[in-house]
Amino acid sequence: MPSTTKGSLQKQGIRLTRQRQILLDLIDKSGQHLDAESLFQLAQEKDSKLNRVTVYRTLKLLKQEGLVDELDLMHYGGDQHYYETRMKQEHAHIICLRCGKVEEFFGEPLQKLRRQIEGDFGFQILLARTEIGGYCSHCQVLRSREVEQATVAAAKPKQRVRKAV
Amino acid sequence: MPSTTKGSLQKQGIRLTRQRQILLDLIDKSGQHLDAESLFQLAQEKDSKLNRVTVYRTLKLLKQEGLVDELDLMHYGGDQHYYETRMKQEHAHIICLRCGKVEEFFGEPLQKLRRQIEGDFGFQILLARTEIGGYCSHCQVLRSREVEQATVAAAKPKQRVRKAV
DNA sequence: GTAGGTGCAAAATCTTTGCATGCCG
DNA sequence: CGGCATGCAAAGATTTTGCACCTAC
Repeated sequence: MPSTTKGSLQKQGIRLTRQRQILLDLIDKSGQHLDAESLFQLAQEKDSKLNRVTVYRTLKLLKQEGLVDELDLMHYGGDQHYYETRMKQEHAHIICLRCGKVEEFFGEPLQKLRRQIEGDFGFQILLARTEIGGYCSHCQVLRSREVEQATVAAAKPKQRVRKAV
Repeated sequence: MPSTTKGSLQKQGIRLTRQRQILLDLIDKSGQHLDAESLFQLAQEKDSKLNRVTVYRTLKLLKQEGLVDELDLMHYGGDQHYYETRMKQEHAHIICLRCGKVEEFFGEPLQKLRRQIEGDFGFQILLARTEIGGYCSHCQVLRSREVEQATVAAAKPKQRVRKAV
């Protein structure tokens, strides 16, 4: 997370502690979609004393300051939240519910949506999030095979595969 | 939740137990945005033995069957999830972070977004969710007053109001 | 009758809080 | 050096699981 971020924190009278610098750098570099636990694991490699609680407090702070966005990626992988540094450009997250791959979509419908909502409701948008779940082109094929297999198995219960032990 | 829903459950070989009928009816009638705990409270009024676990299990089932959608309303009010019966028409949820009011937006940018994503990525969409947080037109005014007050208080710390005990 | 569903208790997961101590500015 | 920040332990909130009993079909 570059100097601009550190700058905006300091401007708010927020202290740049050693722990925060570590977390800020990780969130920025790691690219994308870290959850609190992963961030904690990574941070511990740099400072084994850094506490999980500090991770949560820092994420909450960054969220409040509008420096990171919170996602849940359709709860693929559980109930954690994922974080990414706020980008100038709004985008949707498209997650494959079979392989977990996340694509990002930037496109004018998102801006149009935003403008219409501001216009229609006189609403002041602070946070926006679009998340879409389904099957990517690759997994659609595999998925239909899986479904077919399951159907066959159900139709001929005698041939049902023994559960793995 | 009308006969159509009960029908689609039965078609899947899913039993319509007394508990499920209660929950289905509540989700359908109550209109919108119930979280598991509220649903549980309402259900208990109809059957005091109905267990919280059954609520969770039923919601999970309905989600899997695509009969309800899960929201988080930008975590206004905490980390619970909210549920609403799946509508034919996709819509975004717009939540005021000050008063908690939820508006729904139906509009062509949402359909366009969907079509573009299907086209650009060859993605098969199963779930979609757009949630937007900010201030409604009413709260924008109140909010700016509050911010001003806070600024004044910060500038003249001697006049700071004593914390409530 | 039987597979699937429920209740209960207990656990798992994720996140927050209270408080004494530490350290940034 | 003052007050915000951290670590630690403990609690809180939400959701899941194991298992014996129950019931819809």
